Amino acid sequence: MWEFESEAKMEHHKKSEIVAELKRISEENQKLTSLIKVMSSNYESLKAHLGKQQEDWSSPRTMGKTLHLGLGMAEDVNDGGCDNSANSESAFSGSSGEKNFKYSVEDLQLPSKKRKINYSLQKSESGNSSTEEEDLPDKEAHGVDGAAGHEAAVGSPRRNVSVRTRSEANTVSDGCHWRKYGQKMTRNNPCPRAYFKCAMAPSCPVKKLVQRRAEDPSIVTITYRGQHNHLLNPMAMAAMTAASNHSASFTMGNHLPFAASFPTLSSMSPFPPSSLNLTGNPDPNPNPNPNSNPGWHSVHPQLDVGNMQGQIARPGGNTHLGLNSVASITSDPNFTASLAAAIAGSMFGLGTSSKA
DNA sequence: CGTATTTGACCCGCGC
DNA sequence: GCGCGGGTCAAATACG
Ligand SMILES: [Zn+2]
Repeated sequence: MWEFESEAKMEHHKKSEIVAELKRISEENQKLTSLIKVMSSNYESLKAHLGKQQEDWSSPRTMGKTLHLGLGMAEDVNDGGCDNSANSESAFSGSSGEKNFKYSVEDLQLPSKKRKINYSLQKSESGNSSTEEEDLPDKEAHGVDGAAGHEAAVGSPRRNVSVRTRSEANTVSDGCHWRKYGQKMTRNNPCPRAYFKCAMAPSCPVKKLVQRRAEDPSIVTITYRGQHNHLLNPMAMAAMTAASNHSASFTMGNHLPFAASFPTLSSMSPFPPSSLNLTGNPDPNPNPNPNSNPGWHSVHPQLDVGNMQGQIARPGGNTHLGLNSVASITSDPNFTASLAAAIAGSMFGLGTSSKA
């Protein structure tokens, strides 16, 4: 008698367990799927960017330029761009498979010789994990023009990536372990700025600085500085790999695969800093005045992701699909962040093909 | 007990 | 030279 009951119970338990497992797997699968989608989208963007870049290269005259990249359905991008004057603007829109992206480029000329690139990548998002953080005023536009420090091993990679996203977890891991080594209060921002260093590798020069917006506590700006000398999180890696495989035919020189740059990133040429916006908002004043940034500043490409609710439904376009992918993606803030970083990284590498 | 975080001191470039 | 803002170090502390 007891045995029966017991057995039944056990079976029941087993069942539940299996179901749970199933569910878990399903979720995972979904995650992966979104990841792939994102990667695809990003890949497209990259592609577009590459095209643009080539175009630019064709005309040596244009040294500085601003590029706006939109993922998902973006109707209008308002990125603040650095101080710049945009001269020409061209926009492309395309949809590959299930992703739909809009891409626009602005060309601007700067007096300085450095190239100023502004990437504005917009991705739709709606509710990702909104958590509160600690700080972050605004002003993400920084690039280092000079040499900042003393940590550089060989070539002292100075690439700077700024990611603006809807509040991420305090410890938003982009696949790496970060050790907090400092925190500073900034004068115009009630929120302090936190400094992190990558702790995954013994000597990984990568640093990250997180800052929360004063008015928008939900918006955080994460700035990555340097390049990892180790592999990043499996997720991003997988994504990257997948992307590369997926689009093997398309070769961006040797920069596409972020991983590719890992082997020897020591000697990379100066990387243009860039900024990525994963927020969901337009960004009233992204970087007011990038020029006057002390530490890591200078000019930087800007990438804005996030923002837009998909109302574009263009004829011939399969918007809802794109929307879907985006939505799923957004649900994974962490992934988004890592991806953003990865993408940004790829882009940088892209800028300079010569190495050492 | 080992490790990660906190937090004030220290350093450094820059403007006045 | 001084004050200031920004970035980093390191001792102290919290955490598991
Ligand atoms: Zn690292």
